[in-house]
Amino acid sequence: MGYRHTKEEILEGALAAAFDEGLSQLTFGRLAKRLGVSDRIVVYYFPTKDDLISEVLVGVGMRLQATLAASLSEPVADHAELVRAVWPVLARPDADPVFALFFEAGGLAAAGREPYQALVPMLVTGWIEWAGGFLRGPASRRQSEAAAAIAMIDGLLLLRQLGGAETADTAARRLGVLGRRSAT
Amino acid sequence: MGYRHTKEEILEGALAAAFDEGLSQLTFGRLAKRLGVSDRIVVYYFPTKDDLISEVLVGVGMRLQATLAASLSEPVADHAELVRAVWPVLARPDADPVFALFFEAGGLAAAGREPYQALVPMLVTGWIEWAGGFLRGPASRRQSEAAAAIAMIDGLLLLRQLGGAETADTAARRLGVLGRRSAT
DNA sequence: ATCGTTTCGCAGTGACCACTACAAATGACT
DNA sequence: AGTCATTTGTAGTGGTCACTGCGAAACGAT
Repeated sequence: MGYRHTKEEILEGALAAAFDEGLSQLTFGRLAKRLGVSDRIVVYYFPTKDDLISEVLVGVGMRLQATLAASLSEPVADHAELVRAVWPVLARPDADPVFALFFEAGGLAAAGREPYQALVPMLVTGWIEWAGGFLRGPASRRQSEAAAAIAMIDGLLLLRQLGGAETADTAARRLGVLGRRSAT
Repeated sequence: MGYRHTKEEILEGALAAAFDEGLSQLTFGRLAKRLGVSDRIVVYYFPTKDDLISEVLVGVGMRLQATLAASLSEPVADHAELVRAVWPVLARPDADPVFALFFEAGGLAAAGREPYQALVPMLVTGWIEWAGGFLRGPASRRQSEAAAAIAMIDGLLLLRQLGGAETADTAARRLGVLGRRSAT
């Protein structure tokens, strides 16, 4: 019947736990209890806390990229068009936990805590490069347009997390991201 | 000659410690050792950790508002003009620790941790109202323009923290916030 | 049957944390 | 002199945490 748990299953459980309780509550003991598993098996697969956190962060990054990719099909001309295309998908309540986790990781990175400081900037630059692939024009222009789009998206999403969905929507409308009709 | 320490002095020391080491490293013991003081006196003035954190966050908010106020004198027309006026002051290396602290607090708030979840949104809405005072036009328009400006500023500053100053500057240029000449 | 991998239990380490109880100084003020 | 606020010491509580050692199972594959 196979072993009870693979590394991937435990990692998925860690992702879910992080979404539910935040990165700061992600400990060996809590995760093991949540999975109904001995904490020894968690340590068996993730020998140090950094190992666990790092793989969780990579998983968060992939989920975010997948969320973005779901809203982008055709290439766009500039950052404004990119944000317009992406925002309706990102500004949905079911996406909020993903970004809450991202902002928590970003805050820990800003505070200089490892491994966040090393990993989160890599995620961000990765998204910028990836988003640049959906833009038209010369390469250098695509990168800066993508950086502008990421800045706008992050700002609006942070405002959504901290100021509420309505405040973020009014800001999005003023920035030409959203039409007169709200969607949240 | 007066007592050796007032509450304000300890609070200032806590601010400085938070800027240096981050909120997560701000503990009674570390703060006391940093100030060359018994940890009992810290607890004497700030009976619980929440008391300390709350007052530190208020102090951070005031510093941020002071930083913003230093770059705003005349009222502006819209969010674009506001961001253009404020950005050169915010995008300076000596302001980075303040925003690192803000993003750390924002991340903890996004993670649902108290007292951050209760306090940081109040700071953000306070800034929006305050920034609205520097805008022209009817009240409702001023609020949404201010929210748009805060979103752009936060996004650019987060990109600055996580993606580096150069990436943030190129994004700012694309967003019409910065001229062709860099300033960082 | 054997071997390596996986799973668990038990027990513990050393560190840090917020917070407390109690006593005793020291200073400021009246 | 007396009263109160301030400051420190000593010593502790109870909790969480990452991490470790050791042994014993259960399991898969050969």
